Amino acid sequence: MAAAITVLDRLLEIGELFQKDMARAFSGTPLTPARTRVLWDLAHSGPSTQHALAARLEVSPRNITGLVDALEAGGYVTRSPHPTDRRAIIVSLAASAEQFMHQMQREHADLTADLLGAVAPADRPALERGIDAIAARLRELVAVEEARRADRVEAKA
Amino acid sequence: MAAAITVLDRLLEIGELFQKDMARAFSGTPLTPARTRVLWDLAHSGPSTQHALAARLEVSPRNITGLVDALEAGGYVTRSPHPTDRRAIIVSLAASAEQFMHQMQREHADLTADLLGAVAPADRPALERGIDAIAARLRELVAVEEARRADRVEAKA
DNA sequence: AGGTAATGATGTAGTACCATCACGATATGG
DNA sequence: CCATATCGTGATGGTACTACATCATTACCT
Repeated sequence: MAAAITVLDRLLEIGELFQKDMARAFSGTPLTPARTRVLWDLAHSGPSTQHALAARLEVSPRNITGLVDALEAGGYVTRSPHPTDRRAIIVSLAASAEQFMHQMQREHADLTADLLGAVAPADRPALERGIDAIAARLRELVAVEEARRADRVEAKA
Repeated sequence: MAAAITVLDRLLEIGELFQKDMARAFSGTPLTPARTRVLWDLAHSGPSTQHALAARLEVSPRNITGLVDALEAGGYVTRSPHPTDRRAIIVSLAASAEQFMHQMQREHADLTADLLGAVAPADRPALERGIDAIAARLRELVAVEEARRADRVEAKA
């Protein structure tokens, strides 16, 4: 059982190390984890309204306003009016930021290759299956938790 | 190579899900991730001065002051004078908090067992070896980064 | 059409976390 | 005994987020 406990602890450790590494990589720039998440999503989903951004990142629309303010001030992002809905604002990656994101993705891929290189080749398929299974189970547990909470809120109404 | 990228993404996802789960578990209590980290360290290392706490958690001493303030107000922790050094303050876990931490460790173990149960038994040994290898490699990379930064600071002096 | 409700963004106010600078109190080495 | 380092904390500022209220715009409904 001791070994089993180690697996979860290692996973937590890996998560922490990643965060620390990111934070160091962005020190000196106005980029923070939350702002980088916005850039990442824009690179992935393309230009979006702030509302759509808020929904995908699961934060309040008000929060997006502030994050986009900072990114716009830094030149990472531009705001433009929505073509048909005059209430909405479209947020797009600036050209320089797109280049920046490409570099980030390249580094991400390099890091993946490096880390996977540390695993014995014979172990890799099982590792992948195992990690997928753990992620799936965790997603399931979180979904159950969330459903329970939604029920509780509904019961109150 | 697409599969390889997936592994790292899954690991990142697992980290995020864990954080989200923790945050929800503590909503309603005055506990936050940072404060829980303090409790965790105290449960692990025993009563400490605030300075020692700050060093182990790698945050500023000033930050510890605030965290301990909150934990003390919630009754999780007690402050007492250092027996020989009148500048220093010893922070100890309150009895109720010790019980609380035991419960947390139990839940932690239960979650580990649950997640590992989702993995095919034949894959578990390889999964464990793989995760250990990745964590070790990542630790190594972070250490190298840190050493480089330390050198740069030294070069300036 | 005309009124009402929903939506998109933002202002205000408040909480939490973290960092840096400065300071008073205490300890310690020469 | 004095210079210096250490321990905790006040003050200040930046970031991340929330809830509530506001205002313009749009959608819906009879």
